[in-house]
Amino acid sequence: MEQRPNPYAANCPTRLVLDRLADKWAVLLLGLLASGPQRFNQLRREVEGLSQKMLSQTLKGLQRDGLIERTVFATAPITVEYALTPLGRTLISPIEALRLWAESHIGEVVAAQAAYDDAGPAVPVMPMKVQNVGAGSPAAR
Amino acid sequence: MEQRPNPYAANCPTRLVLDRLADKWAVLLLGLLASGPQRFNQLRREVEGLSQKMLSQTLKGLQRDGLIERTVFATAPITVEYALTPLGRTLISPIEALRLWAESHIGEVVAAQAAYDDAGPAVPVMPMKVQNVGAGSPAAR
DNA sequence: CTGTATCCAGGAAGATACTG
DNA sequence: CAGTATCTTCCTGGATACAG
Repeated sequence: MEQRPNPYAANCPTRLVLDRLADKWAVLLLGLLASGPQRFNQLRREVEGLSQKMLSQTLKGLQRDGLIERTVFATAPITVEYALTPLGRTLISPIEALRLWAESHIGEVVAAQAAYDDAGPAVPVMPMKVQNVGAGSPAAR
Repeated sequence: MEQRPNPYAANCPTRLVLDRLADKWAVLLLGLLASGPQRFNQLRREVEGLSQKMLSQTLKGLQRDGLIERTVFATAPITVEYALTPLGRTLISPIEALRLWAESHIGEVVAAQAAYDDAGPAVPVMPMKVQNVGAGSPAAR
C-alpha cells in the first residue's frame, strides 16, 4: 500500500539505528575508538561522567550491533581491548560531521538558549510572534 | 592547563550538543522539518509513536536551542507552524548523513545482532575470541 | 583489571482530562 | 487545533558490593 513508506514509521531502518545512536555514551565511545583500540578502564577514565555500569552496558550494545569488537588478552590480570569493526569505521565520518557541527555552532545554541530563557520567565508585553492572517492560512495544502 | 582539553570532558561543546541530539524525536523532527514548515498535529500524525506530550516537549527544546521557530497564526481555531531556523538548517546536512548511513548499513547491523544473539545464549564451546599473549600486552603504552 | 549483581532514587514517558 | 496539567508507572542510571 505504502509505495513510499515514510521514514518516520516505527519500523523504518532510520528509526532503528537512531534508537541506538540516540545514546550519547555510544556516540562518544565510537568517537573515542575512532583513534584506536582502547581498554575498558581506559575508556572509563577518558569519558567523564560515564559510570562503569553504563560503559559495560553501552559497549555490549555496540558489540551486538557489530560496530565494535571485543578482544580478550589472557594476561594476568586479564586485559580487554575494544576496537571499531569495519562496519563501525564507516560510522566515524557521520559522527565526525556531527562533532564538527557541534563545535562550530555551540555558541549560537547557547546564545539561543539564553535568549529563550530570558524572554520566557518574564510576563510578556510582546511575548510571542503572532501574525494575523486573513485568508491565506498556512496550511492551505 | 589542558592544552588539548579532550572533547570527552563533561563541559565540552560536543557533549552539550550531543546531549540534545541524543534524542531520537528531536532528530526525527528536524529531518521532517527539513522539507518545509509543518503544523503541530501534522507532525504528530507523521511521526509514528510520538505522543502529544513528547512532541510538545521536544519542540519546545528545539525552539529553545534556536533550531526551530514557532509561528502562531491567529486563525480560528488557531494554527501554529514550526519551521527550521537558519541555524537549524545547518544541521540537516549532518543529520542527512546519519540517515543515509542508517539506510545503507541497517542490514549489516541487524545481521550482527542476530549473530550476537545466536552465539550469546548458547553455552559456548568456543564462544569468545581469546588470544594468548606473552610479552606483547596490548596496553603497553 | 574487567566485569556482573543488587538496591534504589529520580526522571522519562504514556494515558487521561481539561483549557484557550 | 494546539497545547497544559496531573497521575502513575516503568526504566534509566548511579552507588555499592562482589566475582573471575
